[in-house]
Amino acid sequence: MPEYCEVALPVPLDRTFTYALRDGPSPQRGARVIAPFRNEKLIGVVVSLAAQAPQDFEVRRLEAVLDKEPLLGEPLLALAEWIAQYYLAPLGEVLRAMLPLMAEVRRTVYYRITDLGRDMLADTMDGADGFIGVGGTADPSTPLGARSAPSLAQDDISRFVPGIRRPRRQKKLSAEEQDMELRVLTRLAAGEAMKVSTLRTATAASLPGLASLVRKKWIARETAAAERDARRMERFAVLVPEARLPALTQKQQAIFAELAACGGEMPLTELRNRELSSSTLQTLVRRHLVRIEERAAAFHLGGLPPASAAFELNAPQQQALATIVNSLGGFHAFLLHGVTGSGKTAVYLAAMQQALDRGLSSILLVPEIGLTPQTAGLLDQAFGQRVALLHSGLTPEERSEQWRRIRRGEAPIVVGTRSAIFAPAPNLGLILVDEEHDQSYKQEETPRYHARDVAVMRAKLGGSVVVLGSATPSLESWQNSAQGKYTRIELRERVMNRPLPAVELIDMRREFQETGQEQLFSRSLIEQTRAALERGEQALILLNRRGYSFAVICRACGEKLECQNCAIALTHHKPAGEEAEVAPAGQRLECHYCGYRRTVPTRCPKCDSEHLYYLGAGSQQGEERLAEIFPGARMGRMDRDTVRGRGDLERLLARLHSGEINLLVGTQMIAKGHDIHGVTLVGVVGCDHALSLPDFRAAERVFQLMTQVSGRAGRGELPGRVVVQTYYPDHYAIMAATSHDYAAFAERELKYRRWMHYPPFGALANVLVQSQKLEEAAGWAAVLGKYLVRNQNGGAVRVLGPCTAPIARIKGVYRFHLILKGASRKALNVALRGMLDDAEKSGVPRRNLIVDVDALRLM
DNA sequence: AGCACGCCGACT
DNA sequence: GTCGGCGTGCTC
Repeated sequence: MPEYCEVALPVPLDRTFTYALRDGPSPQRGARVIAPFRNEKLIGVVVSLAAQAPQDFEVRRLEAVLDKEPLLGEPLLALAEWIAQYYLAPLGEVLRAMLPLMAEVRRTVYYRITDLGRDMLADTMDGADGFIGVGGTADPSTPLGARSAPSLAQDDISRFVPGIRRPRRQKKLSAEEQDMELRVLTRLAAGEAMKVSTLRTATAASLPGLASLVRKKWIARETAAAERDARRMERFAVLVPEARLPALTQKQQAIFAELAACGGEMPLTELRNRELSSSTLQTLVRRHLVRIEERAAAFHLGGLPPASAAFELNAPQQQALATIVNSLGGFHAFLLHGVTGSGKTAVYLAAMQQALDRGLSSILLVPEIGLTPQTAGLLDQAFGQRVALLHSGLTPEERSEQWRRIRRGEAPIVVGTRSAIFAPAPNLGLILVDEEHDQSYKQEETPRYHARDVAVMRAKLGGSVVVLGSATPSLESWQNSAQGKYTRIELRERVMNRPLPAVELIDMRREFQETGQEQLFSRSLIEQTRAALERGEQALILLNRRGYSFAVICRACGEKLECQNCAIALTHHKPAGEEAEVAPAGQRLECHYCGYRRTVPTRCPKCDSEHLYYLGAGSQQGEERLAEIFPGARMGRMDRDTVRGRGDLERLLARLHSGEINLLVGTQMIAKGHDIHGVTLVGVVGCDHALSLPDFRAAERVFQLMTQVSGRAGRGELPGRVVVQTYYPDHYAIMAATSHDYAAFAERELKYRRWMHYPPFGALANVLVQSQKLEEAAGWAAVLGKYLVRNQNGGAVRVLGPCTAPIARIKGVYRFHLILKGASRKALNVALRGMLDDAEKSGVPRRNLIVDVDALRLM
């Protein structure tokens, strides 16, 4: 009989905690429990049970078991454990990232009076002769606050009895504060523990005031957890069957008529929509003619009835579908490499339909802004209420609701971003990762998992089929398919035999020689844009930088204006809709890392020269220039400054679809999967500067971005055309993108990666060491570096650095980093584990270390 | 990570 | 003498 259990708690500590079980049925592995931890109560997940008590420490007893049946099944638990060990993240934190239901348990804070508090109160009341509260103040001769410590006896005991500490001395309290303390004690003395909210409304106590009472040990703070049903409740008005109707006013009759017409009941929101007064309804409720009922709300996606959609697939699509579907029922990994516009989405939907027909559920992962209203509409049409959408815009409640629907099996089609890979889909048969190369699949905080890799692992553990789809696969996936770990499926043609767009390269060095001046847009791009607009078509221009210009430099002394918190150039922003050069007051410099803003200086802060020079053009300046060149164009801009909330993107896309916008400028956001049929011209401006960055993935990124944005052209009836402006026309990434030749790019890039021992050859991790103090960060990094050099495991793990991180300082924190290249994932994992142990021994605080396994950016 | 304890400087 | 700064250590 197990008497103890190991619990993973959502704290950033690399271990689980042991608790004693309560009487009654013991919780199963995977069940949530409430565990006392320090002086609060946390929700954790049971990971194992034990019969033996641990020897070296006292255990506490579990507060409660929340789930009779484990909330997490064995496959998801095993997945969590794999993530924890592979990414070196605390299991509790991994589970927190997986479970939205942690949020479902509301933690309520209660206060209770202690015996000591009762004594104090009694003393005070004696002294004050019962002069308490009621409209007056406590007797100033025995002010509560002046009693700096409990009685002398208490004080004496506390010196010798372990566990009872001398209370810290109290500051003098104002009459106001003493009064408040008295009110709180009196109120609590009356009975049981009270909720903070109730207590505070009753006594007008401040939170610091309560904290101070707790410190004096006159009252105790407790937290209790209460579970609640995550389903959104909807209120209905229901007609009470009545034999005889009394006389009603006109408005009341109107409500009656509406309700009767709808079978006697209607959601309150619906009544409101029909402009029926809620006060009238209240009258009816008071007269017991209508009753208000609460029910779990039905899930609405869009209103269309579920229909088994027939997907029209061409021959290559059908073949791809057949290959995938034939493997359903066990583990198999596919790489679906299809050129832009080859109809991968239709294959996904058809595959999910077939899985559904066999009683299997599916998960479709999409990149962060990849879930467009268009896709949602398609899903709704195909699967109606059987779809669960999980995206970043959901509130915790909505997320929980979706989670429960999935777990109950009501929504066997799950579509969502990164964390949707943890959806508790029962009988999971198929996992699809759309645009698998997309960087947004990597979580940039603990646990730093990559959803694509987790997807493959989940499929392996649970015996599902996993399909990674992209026009520009990551080199990791490409290499895996070359080695036969994944089966490669190719879609080489666009649907409807549409051609891939022709790409024209403009050598900007020659453009400069020929025109004698540096222009943002080349003559050819301007001409072709003009032609496209005149023909009534649409054009997209990619300018992969936000803001107006991306650096301010002093011509006199060379000073580059940097953020005061970060080692990052400040970006120049102009207020929206501003006439150029008119009102510098609204202009500002902005740091894109910490959000720091300042006004635009007129003189150099270092040498006081007036000759400040604005370098480089961002999307904002691009928009301004284009508006000058094409005054008649209907312009739009898509970047993080214009697309802030979710609705912004939808609105912008709708205006593009309708043709209201015919010239769109924007950052890489415009490259992501949008299917706008009127676009025939795509301009790529200055996306190749990334090639000069010290980043081994630079070429891959540029190739992906160019290919993806080119793919936006010519998706409708008319053929598309792409104009690429570059300073590196001979670079293999640019050349391969121009000829739509992924295989050629991959071959060349893989050679370089192999030579340099970069992924996919071996595994890579980035270890970031940070501190407010420069010397501290540098010193700790050196300690870790020495350990790693000593423990290279016979060359299986190579260390680069330590050196200052590419961004040496962010928000006032200095950053050093080490890059580890392991011959295998295993060797890398061993080295990192050893390094963390050594860090603990050497006194390097864990919270100043970030370990990023399979880091995408070397920060 | 929080949160408490404890030791040291500034100030009523 | 008192307050409150934040460096140090622990959480079953």
